Amino acid sequence: MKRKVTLKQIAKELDVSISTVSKALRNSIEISEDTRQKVQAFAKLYNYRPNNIALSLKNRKSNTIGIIIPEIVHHFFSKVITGIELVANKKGYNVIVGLSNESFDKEVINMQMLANGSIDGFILSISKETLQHQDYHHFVETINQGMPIVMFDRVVHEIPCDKVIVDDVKGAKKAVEKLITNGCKHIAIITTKDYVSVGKLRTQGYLSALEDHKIEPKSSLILKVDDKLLSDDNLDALEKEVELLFQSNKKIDGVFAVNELYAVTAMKVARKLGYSIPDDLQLISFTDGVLSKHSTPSLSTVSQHGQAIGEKAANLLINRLEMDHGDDNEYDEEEEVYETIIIETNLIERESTK
Amino acid sequence: MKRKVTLKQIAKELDVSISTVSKALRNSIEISEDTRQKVQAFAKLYNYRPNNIALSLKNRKSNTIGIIIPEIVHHFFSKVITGIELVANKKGYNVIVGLSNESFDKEVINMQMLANGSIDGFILSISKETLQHQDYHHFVETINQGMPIVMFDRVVHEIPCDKVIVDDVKGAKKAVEKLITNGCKHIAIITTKDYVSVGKLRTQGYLSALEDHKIEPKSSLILKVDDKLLSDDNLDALEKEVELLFQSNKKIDGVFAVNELYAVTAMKVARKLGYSIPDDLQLISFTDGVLSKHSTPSLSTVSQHGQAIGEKAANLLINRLEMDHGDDNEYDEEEEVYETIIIETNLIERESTK
DNA sequence: TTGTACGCGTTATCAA
DNA sequence: TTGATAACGCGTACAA
Repeated sequence: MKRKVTLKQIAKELDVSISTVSKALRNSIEISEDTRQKVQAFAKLYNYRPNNIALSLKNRKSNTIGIIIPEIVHHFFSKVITGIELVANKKGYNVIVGLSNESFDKEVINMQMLANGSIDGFILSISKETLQHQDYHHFVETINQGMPIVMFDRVVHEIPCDKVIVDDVKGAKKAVEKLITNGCKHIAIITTKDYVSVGKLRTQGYLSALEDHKIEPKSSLILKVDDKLLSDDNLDALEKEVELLFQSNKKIDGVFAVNELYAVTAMKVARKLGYSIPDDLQLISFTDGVLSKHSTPSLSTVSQHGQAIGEKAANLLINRLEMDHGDDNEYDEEEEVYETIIIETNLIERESTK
Repeated sequence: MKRKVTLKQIAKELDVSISTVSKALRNSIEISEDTRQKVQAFAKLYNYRPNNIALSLKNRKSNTIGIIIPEIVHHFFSKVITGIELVANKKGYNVIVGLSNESFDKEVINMQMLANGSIDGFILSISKETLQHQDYHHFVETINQGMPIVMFDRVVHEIPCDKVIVDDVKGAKKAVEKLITNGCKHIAIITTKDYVSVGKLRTQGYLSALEDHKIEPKSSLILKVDDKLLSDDNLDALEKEVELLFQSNKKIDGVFAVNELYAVTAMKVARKLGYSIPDDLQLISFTDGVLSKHSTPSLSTVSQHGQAIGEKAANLLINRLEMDHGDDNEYDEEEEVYETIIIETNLIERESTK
């Protein structure tokens, strides 16, 4: 079992100095054709590759991006990672993933672990717990230490950093308007508690659509699910809540859900209660994932273009990383300008709407 | 914008030597109570954290695990990552993810990028293209350079490394036997081409179950899907193939599919053709993911326990990493012993079977 | 054309 | 009790 070969070993073996080897490998004109070839041949033979860690230390740059997301078993987040990875690799960056599991503590710890030299910047989506606590000191600290952050999807606008978001309000509004034009009179929404920023915004879009069409919102048609009730494998609580919603509002003919799971569950419950889809009841879900595409009937959704979000976020981060370069002593006080990019959603119509 | 504070800066500020600071922070008894407190207070104030990169270089150990998987938008792989991450973080390791996108070249490049000091070992599942080419030199080289690999799910037994797999044959067999005991007489299988190791094994299990029950296998009941036909968003090809299967075998009363997508598609096609589930047709799928759980009717599946696989793989790798430590000069020739751990599957019965 | 010396941030060893 | 030095692997400015 031979260890990885280093410049030092090559130098010793060939009886030249380390810097000669280094230069020879980088095709420096300082080195004679002769030794250059000799060194390169030897390096190839032993499959020499520069040690990334040493380079990172020397350059104070790891060429690695840290991603922190609440959970990975989630089509949207996976898609975003795919997008980030695509762009990052193309530009010579690696990607390192940390999961917060929707926990504040894990988010903080994970960021600390990564921020100590392992990565050059973060791309992240905030955990629910953090949003609820509204404690953002770890983001501020990270940024103050000169490490850029790009937030996506679940963002906090107080934090000075680039952001990539979806037009949640508009996307939700378009969806609800679709239901309205399709003839729905009694549209329910299944959403999250308000501290989840995207849930709140989508609820806003729902209300706005109603208002525009002079439909009086009814609080009994608004179900705000407390996802603390929901463990991964116990969906009974959710089903019961949804069932209650239908039973206390017999006239419901449209449902807008802020995520796939809520929509699929609503569909299941509705069918059990005898609704025919889309004749008696039409549904649209935010987030386009596997569930929507493959459910029967298939679900109409608001697509968020997760991969595009990831790509955009990676581009923003890398641009900033390569721009900041050498900013150390110059216009330190110059006000930084941050972008917030809005990725347009679009409505994908499938079988759950007419 | 203050850069991260280093030992050197603290030393200068407090007018002591770097090594004094280092020792003070590590609570060395060599240092006087007095200076120790002074240093620690200062370090806390400036939020000092040791630079991971420098530590990695010094210790020749990054405490980071590299994961290479074919794709992330896949419930099973996501679950495995979750499991790996869980164990890794608990033991002080980070996790860095590379995607091969089922491509041989990307697999090789990704491994090279990571193997140069960034990580201490790999956990990976082989890409389809690699399996097809049967070119495994990159695995062999990596292992020869002293970097341990743990393979999971899609493995190659020729490579000397630890492996975590599922009892694919047995799991498939149990599933098909369930269909048989439930009264199915004409059971079709929807599987992959044979070069996908797990597809082949599951097909084997299917055949074995039939044989045990003295049922003659019929090639017309075996559909081997060529997934090169299938782009992410074009599932028509798959649907057509499945439809053909049903139309040329009117007596099919049971379907075993090697993954969720195939199963859900089969269910959709069958319902379109007028089958009632589970009365006319029963289905079981390998792989337990979101699709199965939330489809209507919900799908009975063979659960692979992705998270358990990830946890086991991480444990294997970390154990080996911490065992190898200092093995440099001792019994170098001692034959390494590798484990292959088999994670038992179990059948989850839902509405698609009686 | 080649080699020496330094620094990136840390720790371990040895000297003061 | 503290400090100087070397080392991890690399690249580069400068000296030979």
